[in-house]
Formats: sequence, structure tokens, C-alpha cells
Amino acid sequence: MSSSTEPRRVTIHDVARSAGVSRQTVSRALNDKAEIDGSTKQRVLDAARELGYRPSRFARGLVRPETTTIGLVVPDLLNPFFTEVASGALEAARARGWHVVVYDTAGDAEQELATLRVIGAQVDAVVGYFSRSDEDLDRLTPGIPVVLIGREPRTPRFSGIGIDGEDGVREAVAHLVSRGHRRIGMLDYSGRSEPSVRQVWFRRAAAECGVAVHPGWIVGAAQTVDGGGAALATLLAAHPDVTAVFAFNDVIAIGALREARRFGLRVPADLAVIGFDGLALGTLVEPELSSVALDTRALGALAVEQAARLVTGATPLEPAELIVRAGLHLRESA
Amino acid sequence: MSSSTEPRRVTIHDVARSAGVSRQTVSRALNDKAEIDGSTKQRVLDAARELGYRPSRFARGLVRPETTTIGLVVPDLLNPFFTEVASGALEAARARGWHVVVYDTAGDAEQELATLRVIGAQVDAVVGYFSRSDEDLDRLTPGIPVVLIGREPRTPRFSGIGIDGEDGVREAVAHLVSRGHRRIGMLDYSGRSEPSVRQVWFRRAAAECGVAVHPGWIVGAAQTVDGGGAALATLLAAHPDVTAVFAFNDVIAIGALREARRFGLRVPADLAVIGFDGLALGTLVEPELSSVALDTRALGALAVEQAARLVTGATPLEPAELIVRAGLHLRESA
DNA sequence: GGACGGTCCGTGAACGTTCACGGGAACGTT
DNA sequence: AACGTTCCCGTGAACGTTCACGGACCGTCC
Repeated sequence: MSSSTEPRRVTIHDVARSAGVSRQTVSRALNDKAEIDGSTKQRVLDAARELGYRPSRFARGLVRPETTTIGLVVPDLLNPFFTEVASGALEAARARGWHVVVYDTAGDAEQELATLRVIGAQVDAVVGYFSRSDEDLDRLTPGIPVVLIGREPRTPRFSGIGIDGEDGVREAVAHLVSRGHRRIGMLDYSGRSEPSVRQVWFRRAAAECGVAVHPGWIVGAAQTVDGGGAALATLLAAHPDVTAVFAFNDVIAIGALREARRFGLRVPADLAVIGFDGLALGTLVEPELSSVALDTRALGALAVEQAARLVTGATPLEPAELIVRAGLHLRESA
Repeated sequence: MSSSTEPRRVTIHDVARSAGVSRQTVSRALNDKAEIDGSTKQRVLDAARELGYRPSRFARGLVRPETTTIGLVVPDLLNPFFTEVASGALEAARARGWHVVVYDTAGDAEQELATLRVIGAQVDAVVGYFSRSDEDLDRLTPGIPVVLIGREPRTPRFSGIGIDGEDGVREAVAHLVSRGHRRIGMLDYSGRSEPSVRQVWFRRAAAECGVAVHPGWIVGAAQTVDGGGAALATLLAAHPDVTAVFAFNDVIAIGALREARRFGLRVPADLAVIGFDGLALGTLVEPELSSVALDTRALGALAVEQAARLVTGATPLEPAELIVRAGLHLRESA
């Protein structure tokens, strides 16, 4: 028995020796090419199977026409928002014949770090959501382009796909006010330390519409359906006179819808609800969710497009082209 | 101007020459290693940026410790069932430090073919859903393991993760019958030519429970929410006396729920609905969906586990271990 | 019998990177 | 002045595959 613990991979050479032919003949047999006799081909195939040979995609990729692969990093693929973004990214990548490696970091900083550590050797560009600082990202992605989704680019080193929902949120608040609502709450995302941009938009819109926003009307929520429900419960317990809520996103809003139902509140009669993102999921709940909607799949597609330009060295998209606008989609919940 | 149209990639050698150092020094600078002076490192980094150099992950992977990558092929990532399967697969892969390339074939045979063509050079194993024949798959995946999800393995060349929902469907039908239902319809998936296994289970369960199934009570549906709604409309138009429906899966069932609401039918009072899969989505709709539930994430995880064994040459899982069982989860819709 | 064509197979070279090793220069110590 | 250390850098070799080319062998035609 050999003393070596590492099994040393079986190469095309081993197969060749075992079958009594040359490397090239093995290559021909495996890749279904011409210039090979039927019987030898079978013999090679048998030998390959016998030895458990599987070709190295690295050696193969080194010599064959280059294929491009990008890494897509999302915090939670089960969150339908990220699913839609991923779907858009996959479609855009397919249109180019590119491959997409998907990483789900489970919203965990450690897993995000581990992903970044390993991603450099695997992909030609990175696209997605990250919580680490720009400096960390810079260090961990040696020389490959990075496109941040949903964050304004801060340094020239990184590109980003922004979301402009200011007008949409203004529409939403104006709509609520026009329906007579004066006490409008917000279920914000509590994952970040600072208040979200959407909260800023919300406050600004409320001010423009001449309605005050009591500090207690804004409560934080985890970015899950249950989180949205819990947040609404907190809000209503402290301020039962609130008649409408704007949610950080649709997932939270749907949690609020469900919680309102459990509270015995009718939507929108007793409580109006407006979400953000415009997920397809919003049409499945009862009542259907009104939302400040944006083209989520375009978000992913744009990110891939920009990554493509950065990788190929083409002129990158202008900041103005890297913005996805959101507008109010009224359905039933408000 | 050179006559060559192909731009020839810029290699580490070009950077080295431009910076006046050796390959190895460039490598050190890029990979943040020791044994390099700060100023030369900066000079190298500048040269690399200037030339637009990006390392070849193939050359890198060839010499560094091998990383394993599997390909996950799904027909529609936006379908929440496949999202859950993918999520389970991603988590299992991460646990091994493996990478997952995701391909969405949009249910299109051409795209599936294109994916298979290109996948061989990219991944060490393939996992997912395919519509092509085993012979085609065999030819298109030269020497790499294939794990089919949701299909019984036919040849030893392929492994598969099966779903055993027979008991669950029996429970579901028995439950409906115990609630007095005698005319139970089914919304089957119409994508395949032959009737689905789930339909067979349904018929068998109905026979065991002593209720007849009129042929017209079984209608086909596309595997979307709208498809489920349309199918229910068709069913009710022809047979308004049906009091309960069993759906091929939750997505179709949720479409039926929505259609029933539009019809003015109360669920479950006027129409009981039971789905299949037990998606998380089922808890978000009103009323919450009863379903023959299975561990969808385990489906993906098992597939990766089996792929791992096939790739590493470990003893593969037994057929009995490759089955995920489904059982009735009663909620509100039945 | 020589020329020719077809079929099948093998040999160097190349792809771009990192690892192992060695060596020179500068500096301090004995 | 000789020697050990530390810091920095460069040179072959290797990773496993495919491509381009050349050559052996067999049969056929003039």
C-alpha cells in the first residue's frame, strides 16, 4: 500500500496506458470525435470507466475557447425578491452564453467571507449583495470586476445597480393621503444599523403631503414574512389608531397582511398596506398587494450586463443607465 | 494594426514585462503574499490595472488544490418548488465547500440541449431536471455523474432522487372522503404526454376509498398559478358538482384557490383543495393550503449528496435512501 | 509497381498559473 | 573579515488537456 494519503487524480495518461493507446486517442474517444476505430473507442471508454477517470475541467478550459463565468451572491435565495433578481441574472447570462455560479450566504457575514475567499479563483466577475466594506471587497476580489446590486457605487473600483424609488414612494404616500389616511406607519428593515433609504423617502413624501410621522409609527422588521407580522403586531399594540402602513418590501408587507387578518382587521378597509418591490407573489395573496413596484429581473440583468462590459473591457454603462425606477402599482390592499 | 481579430488575452507574463519583474513577483503581488516589497507590489498592481489583466481561473485551478463544481439544472427558478430544491442543493454544496452553477432552461428543450452541450467542460457532476432521453443524456455528459431529481433511475448510468407520495395521497383522499366528499377532481400536470404518477396514486387511493373518479374530473394544467386557475375553471364549467380537488402540486393548487375566490366559492366550505409539495408559499395564501408535503430542500440536498459520492468514488446511496416520502399536512383549505 | 487516397493513431507544443528552490544584496554580529 | 539572517526576487518544473502535424498501414487505381 502506498504511503501517500492523497489519492492523486487519475489522468488521461493513466487511461491511455491502461488501454494501450495514446492520450490523443483517449481524448478522441471521450469527446466523440472522428479518426478513431470503433473497437478502440470502446476499449478506451471501458478503461476510463474502470479507472473512474473524469477529465479536469481546468486543463480542458485552459486550452479550449474561453468560457466566462460570473458569481452571483445573494443573502437568501428563498426570499422571492432575490429569486427574481437571480432569475433575471441567469437569463441575461444565458443570452451571452455565460455561466453563473450561485452562492447563498444565508445573510451570514462568515459565509459571505468564505464565499469571497473562494470566489476569486472561480469566476471572472462578481455580482450581488454584500455587507462587507469596500476595502474588504477590494482585497478579497483580486482584479475581477464587482457589481453591487441595490447599492450606490462609492468607489470607482466597484460598479452598482441603484434603485430609485423616491417618486414611487411619493405616489404611494400621496395615494394613501388622498384616501383620507393621516396616521401612516412604516415597517422598516431592521437589518442595517442606519435607517433605510426607503424610510428617508417615506418621511420626505409624508412631509410633502403635509402629514406628520410620529416616531413610534416606524418600527423595524426582519426581512421575512414572520418578521413583517411581528412588526405590525408591535406597531398596532402601541398605536392602534394607525390606519395605513408602508412596508420596506413586499415580503414584510405580506407578513403584515397575514397579521392583520389574524387581528381581525379588514384590508384595506381597516388597514391599508403598501409594499415595495412589486413581487409576483403579491398577486397571490388575498387581498392582492399594492406595491411600489420595480423590475426586479432587470436588476439582475443589468448587473450582468455591466459585469459583461467590465470583463470584456467595453465602455461601461453610465451611472444614469444603472438605475432602476420604481412606480406605484395599485392592486387591492390600498 | 495587427491582422489578427482575436485580441489574445493579456497574461501574467505581459504584466511582468510591463512592470519589469518576473511572473512570480506578479503572482505574489496579486495574491497578497509575502516576500515582496511594498513599492514593487504597487507598481505591479498598477501595471495589471493598466493592461486590464485578469487571471485565468483555469490556469489557476490547474495548479491549485482542486475545487469541485456541480451543475444544477432547473426548468424554472421562479417556480417556488424549484427555488426550494435549489436552495437545499446550494446549502448541501456549501457544506462541502463545493460550487454550484445554476442553469435555468425555461422549460425549453432547446435551451436544455444547449445547457447540456456546454456543461461537460464546466462541472464535475450534473444534478437536476431533464426531459431528454437517457441515451441523449449519456452522450452529452461525457463521463460525469448525473443525478436526476424526481425521476426513478432507469439505467445504472444515472442516479435519481425519487418521490414517494403514495401514502400521502392516500391520506389526502381519505381525509376528503371522511369529510363527506364524493366527487373529487384532480388538476394534473399536462406537460408530459403520459398521465403523471401522482394521478395514478390519486386514482388508486380513490378506488381504495370506494369513490369513483369520473374521467372528466381530471383536467390538465400548466405548471403555473394561472394554469391552475384555468384548469379549475375548465373543471367547474363542465362539472360544477365537484366538491373537492387534488392538485398535481401547490403552484397549481394556489391557482385553483385564486380562481375559486373569483368564482365566489368559499374554501373549504364550497370547495376543498389539497395540493402537493408542501411549499412554504402555502402558508401565505388565504386560506392556508393543505398539501401532501415533502421536504423539498432535502430533495436538492440528497441529490448533491449522491453526486458527491459518485464524484469521489465513495459507495453511492442505496435506492431506498434516495426516496423522499410525502405526508399529508392539513391546514385550512381542506 | 508506383502513385494516391483514406483511415487510424502518436508526438511535440502550447495554454497560464503557482510551487519549490535557489540566489543575490544588505545588514548586523562575532 | 568571515558568517549568519533577513528580505526580496527570479528560474525551471509541473498541473492535464487539446491542437496541429506527421506518419504508418492498407487498399485501389492506372
